[in-house]
Amino acid sequence: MKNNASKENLSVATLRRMPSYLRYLKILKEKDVKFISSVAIAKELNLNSVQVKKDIAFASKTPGKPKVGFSVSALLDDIEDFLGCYNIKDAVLVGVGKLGRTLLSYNGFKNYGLNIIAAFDNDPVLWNSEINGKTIYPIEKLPGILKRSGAKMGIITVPKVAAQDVCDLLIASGVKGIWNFAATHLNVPDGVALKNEDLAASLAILSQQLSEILKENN
Amino acid sequence: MKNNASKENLSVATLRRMPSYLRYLKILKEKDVKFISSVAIAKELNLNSVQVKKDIAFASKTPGKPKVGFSVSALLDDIEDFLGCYNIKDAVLVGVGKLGRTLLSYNGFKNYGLNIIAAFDNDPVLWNSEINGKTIYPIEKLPGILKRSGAKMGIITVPKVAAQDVCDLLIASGVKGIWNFAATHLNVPDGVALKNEDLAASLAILSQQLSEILKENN
DNA sequence: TAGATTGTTAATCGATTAACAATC
DNA sequence: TAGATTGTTAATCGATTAACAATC
Repeated sequence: MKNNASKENLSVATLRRMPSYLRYLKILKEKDVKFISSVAIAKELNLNSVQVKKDIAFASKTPGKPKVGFSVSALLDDIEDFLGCYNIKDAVLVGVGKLGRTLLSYNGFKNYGLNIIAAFDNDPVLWNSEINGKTIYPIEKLPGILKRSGAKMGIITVPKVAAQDVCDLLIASGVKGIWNFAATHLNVPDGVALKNEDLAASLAILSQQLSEILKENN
Repeated sequence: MKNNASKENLSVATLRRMPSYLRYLKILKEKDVKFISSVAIAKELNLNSVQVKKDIAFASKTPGKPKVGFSVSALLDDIEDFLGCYNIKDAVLVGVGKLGRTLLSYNGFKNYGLNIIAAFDNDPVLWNSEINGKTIYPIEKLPGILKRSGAKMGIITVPKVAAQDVCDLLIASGVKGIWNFAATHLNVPDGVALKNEDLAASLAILSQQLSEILKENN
């Protein structure tokens, strides 16, 4: 039963590129550019134009016009809609260290539909204080607050030794999506989505590419 | 001319998985586990065992033993070596806001061979102060310090409106690898590696997976 | 020996790219 | 009209997975 044929071949690769289209379109809109072709987007972002066309086809509600391209503002809206930017998802954050604080202070997530409703830490000094309007609670209150709020996403920014316990607690409290910033491997059961924010992996890729470049220039 | 046949088919996908093997091996070493099979690693990390075997083959200097697997500590060393963890690369960081501060304070990068030698910001209040032993300088000093140090990597943590200018300045000062944490698209010439740290992309993927799960459970 | 595991070769799968007719 | 761009179909490429002989 395929009730959403348009998403049939939606790949992680496409999804990963989508926010970069969004960012570029925002730049164009600021410059008051009205129309943009997939060919031009591809050139700017160093992608293949067919790839861009296919990616855009997943999000765009109105077809592009030959010789003209796509309306910048319409496409921007469509991609925001596609990425669920208008469909706010509540989340909680556990671990108010440096990284946790940075994420709590960052207001850019709401542009992508993410709303952090509360934070948790086991340091009493932080309890009931606020960062960027978000209150910090003791971990003990996590199950209650999560269940009452119905939030389904948890952001883990605790030290790695504590990460698995926090992960288990979140899942036991109804969380179905985990965004893990702790530099460790987590075990999650089936039916729970896990995304590791892996600076080490990024660094590995960049280092490798850098070595290649330096080798060529030697 | 192929002078490194073993790296012939090294893919970004393999490189991205490598740090997760490293982390898992570290956990095993702490637990005093002496040997591990690729099959067991695959099961734990939810990967295909052939994939794990092929990935490991890129890094491992000693073959695995049938019925036994790989020596945890030897494999750990080999992967660290493969990822260039022993080959320290100097970098500078530009933009000492919340995120910049967090990255400067993070000591985990040195485990992956990255050494931040200096930071830059245009706020005079920060000049000559230190974070985690790294001095903050005015941006004007960037070209001089970069050229003298020979550092080839730049980390961008400035607001997005300033990111392209900073990027251009880094490249003009000899940087060949850019790690971009600003949520914007950057233009770099050929011969410069660019890695965008894209929280929006991660969030898009996680949100999508979460929606699928919630849909199934509805 | 039996069985678990290794590493490799071949098959499959899916994403990217090339080619092209349709359109404005 | 000519030409740029669209969207689609087919070909290519590369990564993943299956199958299997070799090994301890």
